[in-house]
Amino acid sequence: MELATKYSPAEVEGKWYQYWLDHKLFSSKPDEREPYTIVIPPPNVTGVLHMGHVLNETIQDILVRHARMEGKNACWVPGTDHASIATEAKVVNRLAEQGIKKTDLTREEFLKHAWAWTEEHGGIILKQLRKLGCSCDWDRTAFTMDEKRSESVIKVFCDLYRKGLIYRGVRMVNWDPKALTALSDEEVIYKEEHTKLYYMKYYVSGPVNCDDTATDGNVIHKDERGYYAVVATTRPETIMGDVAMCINPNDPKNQWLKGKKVIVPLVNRVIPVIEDEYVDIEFGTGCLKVTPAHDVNDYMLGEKYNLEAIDVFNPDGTLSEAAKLYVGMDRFDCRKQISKDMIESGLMEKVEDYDNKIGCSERTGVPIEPRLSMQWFLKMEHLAEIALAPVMNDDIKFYPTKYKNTYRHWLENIKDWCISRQLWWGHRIPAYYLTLTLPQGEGKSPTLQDLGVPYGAFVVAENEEEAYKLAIEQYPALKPYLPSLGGDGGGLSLRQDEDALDTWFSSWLWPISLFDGINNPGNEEIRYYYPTADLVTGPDIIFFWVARMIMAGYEYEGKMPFRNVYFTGIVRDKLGRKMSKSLGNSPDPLDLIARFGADGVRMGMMLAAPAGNDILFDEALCEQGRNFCNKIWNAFRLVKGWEVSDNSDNTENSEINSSAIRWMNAKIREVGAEIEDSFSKYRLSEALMAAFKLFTDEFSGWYLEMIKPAYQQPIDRKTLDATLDIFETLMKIIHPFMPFITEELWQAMAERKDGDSIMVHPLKIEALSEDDKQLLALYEKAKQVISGVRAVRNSKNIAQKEALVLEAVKPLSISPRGEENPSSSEKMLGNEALSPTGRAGSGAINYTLMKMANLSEIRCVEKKGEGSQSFLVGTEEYAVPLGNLIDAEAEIKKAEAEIKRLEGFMMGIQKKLSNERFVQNAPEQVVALERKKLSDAESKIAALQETLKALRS
RNA sequence: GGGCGCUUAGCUCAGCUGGUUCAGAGCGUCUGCCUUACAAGCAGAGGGUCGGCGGUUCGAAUCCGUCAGCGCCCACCA
Repeated sequence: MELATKYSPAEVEGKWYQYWLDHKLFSSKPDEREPYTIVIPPPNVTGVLHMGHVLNETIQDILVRHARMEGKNACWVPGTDHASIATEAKVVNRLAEQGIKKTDLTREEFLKHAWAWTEEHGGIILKQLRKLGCSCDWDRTAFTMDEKRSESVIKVFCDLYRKGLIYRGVRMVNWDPKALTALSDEEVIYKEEHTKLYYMKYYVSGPVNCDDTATDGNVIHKDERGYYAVVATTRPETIMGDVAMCINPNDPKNQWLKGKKVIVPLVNRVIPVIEDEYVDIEFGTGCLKVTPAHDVNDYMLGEKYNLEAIDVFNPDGTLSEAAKLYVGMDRFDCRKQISKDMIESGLMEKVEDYDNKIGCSERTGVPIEPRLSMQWFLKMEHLAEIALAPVMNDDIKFYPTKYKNTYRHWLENIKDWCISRQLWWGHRIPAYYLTLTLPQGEGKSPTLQDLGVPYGAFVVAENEEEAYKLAIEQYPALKPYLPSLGGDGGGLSLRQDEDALDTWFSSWLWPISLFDGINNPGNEEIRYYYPTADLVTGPDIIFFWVARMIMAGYEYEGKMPFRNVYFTGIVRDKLGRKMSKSLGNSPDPLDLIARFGADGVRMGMMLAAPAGNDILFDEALCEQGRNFCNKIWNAFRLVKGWEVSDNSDNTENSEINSSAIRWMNAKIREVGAEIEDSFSKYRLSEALMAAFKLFTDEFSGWYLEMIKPAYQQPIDRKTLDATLDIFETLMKIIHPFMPFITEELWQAMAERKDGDSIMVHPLKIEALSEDDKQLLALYEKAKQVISGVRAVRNSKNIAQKEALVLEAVKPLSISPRGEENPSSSEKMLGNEALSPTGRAGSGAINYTLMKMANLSEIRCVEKKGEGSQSFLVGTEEYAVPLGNLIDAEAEIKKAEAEIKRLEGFMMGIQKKLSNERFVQNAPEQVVALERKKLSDAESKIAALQETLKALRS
């Protein structure tokens, strides 16, 4: 069958992916082989594939397939994340489009909608991963909110509560007024914004006894209305919550305010002036308004000085009744209005432009409101402690290592983790509040308090049944009020906490919960697959996820969750901009796959992706990937198209071929080792580049050209078989990067059994031997000679068809190795023209030279002939007789320039060698090397001078 | 404000503990080729004072200091 000249990925990829699925080639079960496990960083269940995923998943697939090709039991577990806040926001928006408000729904109704949305959109992204070629074990697909994972989360919550690590309390948290939930510190992003700094007048209440003209450092403000202090703030809308003004006791400017009371503008509340060294004397006027309900620092001051906290905002960021003024107005509208009103009433000293950093919600983007509220927290001290050492001492390795610092800094300054969210979509907190409802009328029904149960008492348990048990265990007096099984409408009842848990409180268990290690400790799977091998993720979630998985790993398995963490960069466009919808610079991965093939896109992505750096993605790189596929395809067409002959070829060809086969195999061993080395350092783009060059340059450019039969001539079976072996090895090397084309060609190069695949035939590459090294060196020299001849052709416009003569000029001074006889490998190959002393015209290397450079003859000469154009390879001189084609002038110039360069070079070395301190201090080897450089240069110059002499005569 | 990282060819990046002709690779560029595997290709070529300055050393792209530019992370200056 004729093969098309171009590779068509579309025809190939779907076919093989289905084949892999049909034959369960990605599936893994514990066995005696060494496991290699990766758990996918679960994408949001309702997410769509973007370039960041392409990068991340391609890397994982390369690692997984590479491990599989090493003969390991590779297991890549896929799944999705419920992404509580993001998904809930999407559902709320969709409901809003249908005219439904979340607040009009019950929790159950809302969750029904959310699940419907999840079923509808969930898993789209996983389907898209198949287009990329990802070799996940799909039977293991999990969801952070499926039964097993949910059970794990609840179990862990209860366990941590019992250990005393989880507590509930009123704290100042980051409040998202749009999503109406608390956030963890990590979910707040600080943005630089241009704002205003408002200087407001706080008039002093009561008499002021001071000398306005004193020069004691006091800065006293006074106008017709009286004495006043100036407070600079960025948030005038919080003045209704002001309960004090604070100065630094050491601030000379404000000594006069000590012990005074001031009047909050507009509000007219009289508040005390307190003193604390926290206040920065340099900032503004040194007077700070204290609003304990709306600022973290003010909150601390409030605690310290026992101040009231007046919360002037509603949860949605509008002004509350407590504010008394501007009630119901949005906080930012209020800021404008208040500023206007104060200016009008002369209470504003001035307004300045100010650059400020504002904390915003990671999800909704709106500015965070520090807010006092009742939340659940996880104590981090113990968890941080067990997670720090393993990373610092490289039990868990980070690539690149610079993130170790980031990691340590975070763990050493960690604060408790706010794990409750005021959301419905997520794992509901398993805390049950006790309530007691008894029939009215008797007048003697006891209350919970009567029974010794404190107000707001709750129990934490895995389910309601357990909760009842715990409740009466804790408060035995409740026992008589346990609801009977039938339920008579009275007695003790439980009300589950309304809050859900932070998404990351389920993700942090992922490497354990995927193998059911929480519910079913010590089961076969967790013992086999855990710890996982590599985690591939972005550095942006090092705190959210990576650090917390390490904590959970040690807390619940006593072991690291993964051995290595590979941090990818951010995918940007080729101009270095982040990819975003609004810029329209983010290509659709599926569209790229349609145009370049999945293999092409994978290669394009990897070429751009050295570890740790941001990735500047350019479609042109996918083109390179597609072109490489085509190159592989055409190489295969060539090999497949050859007629086979069982007669052995003529001597020349068989010598060329058998030598070339040995050389190519040596090359594979050499490059194969480099690739393995790159893999071990997670330098995947380097590994790919090496594989690319191995195939394109060494195999296609050199090897195939060496063994290629003349037009319409057959190839001998031995060479063909060896070539197919080599081809197969190359496909295996490339397979992790480009799974589709390599499977296609592997299947096409021989009869294969149904269900067989390239991926179940591990790749074994032997170590490079000494003989290999010599052979490789010899061929490198031969390649340079061939290139030299080609360059001569190019410069003189001589057609490839025209055969040339090559003169190998006998060295004039020192032979390259300083020895008379060619080395053993040269002898072995009958390489004599290339050696300084031998005869011309025989041996594999010579035949190879003649074929590749189209030479009619190779002569070994004492002196090159007249009208020959020469070139140097190392220290050896070669020449091509050109008759009158030679341009003597140009050659002379060239030779002179080269002599000049070499003389300069020699001077440098001579200077070095005449420096006694160099000769004394430098290692012997280095000195010897310099001497060799000198003598090499000398012999080159001698050769060139000989050339000059000939040219001038 | 603290911490970290980067700056090498037109672009994107390698260059490990200072010394192998160390100044590299891929892409792009230029020149010549539609040579019966591949023009999505082949052959060849050009291209850099290794961000600036100073220091250590026999020797620095590599180590130290400093300056400049860029980027990231952390932090409660209203």
